[in-house]
Amino acid sequence: MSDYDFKKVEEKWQSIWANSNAFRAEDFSDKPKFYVLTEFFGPSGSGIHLGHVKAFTPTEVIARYKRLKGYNVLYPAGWDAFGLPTENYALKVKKDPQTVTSDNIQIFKNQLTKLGFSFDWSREVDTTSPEYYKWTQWIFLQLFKKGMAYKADGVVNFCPKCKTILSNEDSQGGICDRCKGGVVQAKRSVWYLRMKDYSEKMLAAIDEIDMKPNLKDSQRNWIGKSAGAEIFFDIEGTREQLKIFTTRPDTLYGVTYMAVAPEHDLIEKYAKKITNIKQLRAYKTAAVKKSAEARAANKEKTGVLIEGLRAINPANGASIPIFAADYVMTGYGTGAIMAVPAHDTRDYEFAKKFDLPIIQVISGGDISKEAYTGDGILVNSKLINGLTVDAAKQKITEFLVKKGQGEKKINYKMQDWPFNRQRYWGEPFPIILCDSCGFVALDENVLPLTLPALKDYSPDESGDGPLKKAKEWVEVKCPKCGKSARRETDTMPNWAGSSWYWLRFLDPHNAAQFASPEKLAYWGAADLYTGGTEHVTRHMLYASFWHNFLYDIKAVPHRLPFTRRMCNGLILDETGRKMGKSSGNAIDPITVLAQYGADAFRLHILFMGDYEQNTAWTLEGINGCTSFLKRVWGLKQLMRDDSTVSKAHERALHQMIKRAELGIISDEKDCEKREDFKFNTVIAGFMEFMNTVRKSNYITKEELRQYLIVMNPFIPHITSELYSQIFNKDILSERYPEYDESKLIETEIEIPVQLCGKLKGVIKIQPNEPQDAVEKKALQVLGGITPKKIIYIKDKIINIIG
RNA sequence: GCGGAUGUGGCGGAACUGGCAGACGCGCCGGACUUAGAAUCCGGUGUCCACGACGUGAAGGUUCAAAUCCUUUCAUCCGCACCA
Repeated sequence: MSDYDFKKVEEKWQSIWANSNAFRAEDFSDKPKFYVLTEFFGPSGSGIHLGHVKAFTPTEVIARYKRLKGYNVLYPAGWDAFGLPTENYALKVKKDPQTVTSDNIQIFKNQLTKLGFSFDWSREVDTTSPEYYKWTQWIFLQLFKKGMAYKADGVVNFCPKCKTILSNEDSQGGICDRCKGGVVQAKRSVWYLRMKDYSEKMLAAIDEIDMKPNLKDSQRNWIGKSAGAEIFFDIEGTREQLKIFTTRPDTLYGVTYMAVAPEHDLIEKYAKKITNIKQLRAYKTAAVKKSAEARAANKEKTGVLIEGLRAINPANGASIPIFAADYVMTGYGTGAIMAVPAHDTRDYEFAKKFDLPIIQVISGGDISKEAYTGDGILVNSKLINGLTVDAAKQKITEFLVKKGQGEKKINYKMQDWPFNRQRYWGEPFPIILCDSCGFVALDENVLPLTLPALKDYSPDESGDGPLKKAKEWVEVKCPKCGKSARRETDTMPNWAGSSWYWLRFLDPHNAAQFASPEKLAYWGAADLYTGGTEHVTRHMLYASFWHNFLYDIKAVPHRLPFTRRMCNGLILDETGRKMGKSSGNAIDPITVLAQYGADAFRLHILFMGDYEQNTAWTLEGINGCTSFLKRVWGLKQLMRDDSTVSKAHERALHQMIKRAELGIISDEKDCEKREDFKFNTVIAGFMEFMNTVRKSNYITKEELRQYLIVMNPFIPHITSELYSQIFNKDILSERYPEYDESKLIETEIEIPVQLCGKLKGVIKIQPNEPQDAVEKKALQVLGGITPKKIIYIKDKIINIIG
């Protein structure tokens, strides 16, 4: 048997596929469409890493499988290359980001081709190319024109290392998503996108998209919807009302103090009335400086009494003190709270520390020890005594509304999206700042507004983007009034280009539209979208927001960007740590590829473990895949003509096909019933069939034909080569075989015989054999026993209680 | 603190959703072929006081029957974190 030369075969087929555009998706086809998308690549300098192989191999298999199943498959790839990773890398190697980007793309593309991935390269997109970001800018303009983008001063997350503001999604846990350093709060001029306005639509999309409950939960959590009331507290001796948000209006009688965020406007507005204003200003300065990390680490409550201002409880007219406290966030609700120490653990802690009264208004618990946050009956609450919490909420809210001192309110944790970055490598804003006209949109016809080349594009502390250095570019005439004006010098965040890219794949070369309505309608939503869990509360929310917006302005015909989402687990190193450049434990997939070949590598990474689970990387076991491939190669020697018919072979073949059909990707909509993405067990099925063949020492030509097609999506090179050698045809033009349930029926089954639940033996029966016959056989195994009870589960097991 | 995930041989992992636990693969042991090794092939491989008993992180429970359901508990990992 000649040895299998994977290098030669793989290169041969890769060039055949490339030259014949084998994986080109057709626009408009009679075949059913299938759009499978994996989050596109951020082309870093070091080439692809194992995580890419883990993430893409499964969808690669699905794409090839669906093609063989007769679908018109769109499986595209592209480059998400704007943003900090590329720019920081370019700064490090002292090249310009554009050069770095195109170099990296070449490396990536080359490596991906060597893995045999079947992308439709004719649809390649690059977010940094003007032809692409023209449309990113266009979408921004639509947002701007609809009032969905606005510039305002705001206190936002700022990364001192990257010298730019960040969104909440970019700084989860108070950590900069890019450099992993701590972020601080800073007052800046911010372009906001009104993402908050889309909270309900995004929540609706979460309900509709088919994904695991835990992913849905974390998205819902991030949006953080909570229903309650806004209550307006009069401030003594002023006409001012302090507005607060609460989910517990029922506890209004238990309010013993108010608390506002240190940054709250109230303080400066009444600076003259406040006797300890200096102390409050110092407190504010300290609080703002504290990074979110430090705030979270410091659990101890702090605060300063605002001397000179008091609030009046609208329910009972009680006069109550107001504090500034940094446990109240500016960004959520109104930045002010009514504090009910008896029924809120944080307020309880604060009240204990500052020796404030604690008034119980809900029965239950022991408030001398801790706050009682559970359910109960209202007490000490004149208007609502005796009511349940729910009823009390209703009644008191109605009362406040009537009085003009409150209203029903729904609040969201999610904030509007701070959308500008003080960095170079991003989409320029198509906006001109004119002293007389304000913010003026560029005419759509002049897009793209290209990013000017800059020698020194490094960020600085000024608070402006580096683009301000491109004087000629910045200084322009106002399109409205013709006076001197200047361009916006900040750029868009790295998430901008990725917030709509799945649409561009549908029509990537269209110069007149981001995609034609016909192609948008034909392809519709991605049928499957896969990627990392880290994007669930970042990219995916932005994507949902933009897509919903585009739907609302009738730019896309379908509401959902994708109908099913799966998240792949991580590849960990041998010791179970996260792999990464920074930890120095990254494995270069290309060395694996060179040593074992693409087919073996693909097989190995799929066979290693579950798609959704994190998996520790090891090369142990890859020998099994290599020797399996050798056996596949050797099947030619075992081939016989098709007159040899064997029930056992037939059953094994259909069993294997069934396993692949159910285990790769299912059409089943009910995710409870679905058992797909089980690539490891599908491969085990291939191996079992191989064992059957080897045991009998032959395979018929037709069996081999089907076997090769079934395995083709996993190991495309070797199967293509064998297929062309034996059948003199291109395997890609064949149809995936169907399994036949009737071929799976066994003529004889073995079932276990138990005595009182203990295994005593095995009997052979025929399917549907009458129960008394089975019982008779079973009792023979057990010898002379008079059974008290017999439990027979048809064709499965018999248990005899003696 | 809140939320989620995971826990099965020496290892990676299976188990048709309550029905013979350990599929498939790695590794290991033995054998064949070889001067020898590599490769390949054949056989074996959960544990133990071995015609039996015990075994799915631990302890209870439900059931004729539990890795799977219930209660309690431990461990590891991962999110979110003062959200009013």
